[in-house]
Amino acid sequence: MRKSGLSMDDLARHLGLSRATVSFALNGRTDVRISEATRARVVAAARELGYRPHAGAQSLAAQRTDLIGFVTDIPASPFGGGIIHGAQAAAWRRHKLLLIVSSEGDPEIEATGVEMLLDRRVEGLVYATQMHRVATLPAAVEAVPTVLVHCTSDRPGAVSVLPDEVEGGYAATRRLLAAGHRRIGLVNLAAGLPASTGRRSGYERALTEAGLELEPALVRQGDATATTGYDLAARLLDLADPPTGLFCATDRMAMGAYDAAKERGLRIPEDVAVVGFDNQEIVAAYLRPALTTVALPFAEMGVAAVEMLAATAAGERVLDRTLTGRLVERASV
Amino acid sequence: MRKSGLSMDDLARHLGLSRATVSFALNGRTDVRISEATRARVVAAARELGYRPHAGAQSLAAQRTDLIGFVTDIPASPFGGGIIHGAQAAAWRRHKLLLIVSSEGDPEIEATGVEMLLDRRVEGLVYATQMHRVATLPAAVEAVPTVLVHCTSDRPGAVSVLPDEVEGGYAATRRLLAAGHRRIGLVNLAAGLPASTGRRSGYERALTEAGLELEPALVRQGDATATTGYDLAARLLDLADPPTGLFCATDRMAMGAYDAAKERGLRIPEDVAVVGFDNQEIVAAYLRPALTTVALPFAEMGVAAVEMLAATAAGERVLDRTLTGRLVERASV
DNA sequence: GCGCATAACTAAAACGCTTAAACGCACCGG
DNA sequence: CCGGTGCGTTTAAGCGTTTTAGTTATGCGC
Repeated sequence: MRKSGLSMDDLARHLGLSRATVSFALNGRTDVRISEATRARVVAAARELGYRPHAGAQSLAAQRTDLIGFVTDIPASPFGGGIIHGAQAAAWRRHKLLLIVSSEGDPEIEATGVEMLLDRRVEGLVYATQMHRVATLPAAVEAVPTVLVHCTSDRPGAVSVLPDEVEGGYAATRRLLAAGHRRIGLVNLAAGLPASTGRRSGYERALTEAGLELEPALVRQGDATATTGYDLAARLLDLADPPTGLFCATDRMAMGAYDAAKERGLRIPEDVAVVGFDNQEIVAAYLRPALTTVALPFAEMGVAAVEMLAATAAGERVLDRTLTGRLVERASV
Repeated sequence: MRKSGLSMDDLARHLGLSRATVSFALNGRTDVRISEATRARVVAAARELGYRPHAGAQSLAAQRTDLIGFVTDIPASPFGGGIIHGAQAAAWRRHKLLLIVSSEGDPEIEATGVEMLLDRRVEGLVYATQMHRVATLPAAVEAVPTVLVHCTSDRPGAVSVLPDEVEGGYAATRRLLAAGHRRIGLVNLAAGLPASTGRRSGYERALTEAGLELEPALVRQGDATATTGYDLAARLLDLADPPTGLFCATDRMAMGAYDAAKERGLRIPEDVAVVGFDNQEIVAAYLRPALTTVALPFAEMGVAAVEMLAATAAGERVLDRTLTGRLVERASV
């Protein structure tokens, strides 16, 4: 067995001080007076002997765990990984650790996970989804302040941080307009999804602002796959008066659109310009030519979630937040 | 403030029992005798009153945290997400929770993260990388049993679980051979990487076994991008006697190879068959035609890591493990 | 030389559980 | 009626911290 680490008691005894003094010194507390000399001596001894505070015991005594629960269906996917990272960074800044439960979308894992998190006495819960959707939270989350990321819920008191889909659609379309395109097709997601509705209204706003007529024939929708992207783009490009710019609501769909264009001998961006959405590196950056696309502000969303949790804990009243993404310029426009 | 949950003490008092009895009953201990009636009464009351054990206090008292540290550069990427999921599943099976630190490859985050994990008294550490490589572990990991996943280290005592690259390369090449191809090109990763070396020797073994001559001209290498994949594949296809089958060491490279083939008017798989490696859903499944590729056994690797940690804790001597992936058949052969 | 701040530190009670050891009691054989 | 044996439960000692409420010295004014 490895030398099992010394306790604060050991350290205090070694220094001929009381546990209390050591605790005060180590925590650098200013509301209690410890001579500078003693403080330094304690800190030095702690470092030298490799003393490690026992976070669990601290939690028990101090009545706070510094733990934030993070439940998500993200990790195994390329979507929204930034949320975790942003959340972790924000948590660390507050000396808190993220306790992550990766549900892979399985409600049972989710429920069990939340239970485990509550047993660990997490101070708050972040519930993040990879797709912008309406989520059904396990009932147990009631027990603790919760912030939803990338999703909403009808559960009262649950606050969300969401990407600004409208602004994203607007930015994408504006980019095509700026490149001189006047007939712009929209390869959209299936109707009803927040992402679909939002991106479309951004698209429409941009066109309207540019003084263009909205043509229903230029808007198609389907699921988020490359195959569907191919089909929808093909139909648009086969129109008598085809668009010269394509806004695809998903990088995956853009991937399909590339194929449709190439099959027709159309060069990107010379003959048809394409803007995607999601900035999935693996697709966007490696498509040929590389895809200009809209990146959702995932990291910022993660940060916001943790900050909102902190604000809630501090007794502030917290409201939903919407964060805007940014256009990533590459070579497809 | 929310009703802050009742303690085991409260529960015991409510039942007119001692804390010890409640503890025994709730933990279903068989080494101590509690009447069935009492046990049932306790469990019922606990459920009814919504009693939640305080995991932190349990850890302190029982001298085990049931926490496993998981340090990785994976989450924000599409690679190896399965490792986390497998590890989590295996951990849960043992009533342990994963404490994940997402380093994004930043050594400073990694070091701080490990410190935090040690403060939480994790019982072991899993260190997982998204790329098969040699890792430099923060010094602090010495303090605790550690298992490396998808990487190796020179640090003594650190055990690894690795994918069988050779077997993967062998399977991919065999698939092409089975389809009748006799001239098979290898679009490989840069030399020196374990993935590159392994996949290549699998490729060579398959060819040799099939009684074919190894032709150095059919093997090209470069970095893992689609662009490089395009370049290397193009050179192979422009050979006087071009290969009819292409084994790409990466799905991304296969993505580039597709472009090279299409540009030359070659149909996949009729004119040239392609097998990838990695099974990155987003690329492999949505490429047209969908890519046949080798999937690394990530989930199993995660499971293995946690099991090895458990074995170590149980005092067993643990050795490196190698797990083999599987061929995912789609439409490119 | 006394009373009093003040600075520096200590004692001890939590925090919510686990667990080894002790306890009381009913039952049994003799 | 007595000693032993199990069974069901309790007592109490931790686990490693934090924190409240002290307790000692020391210096200072008068």
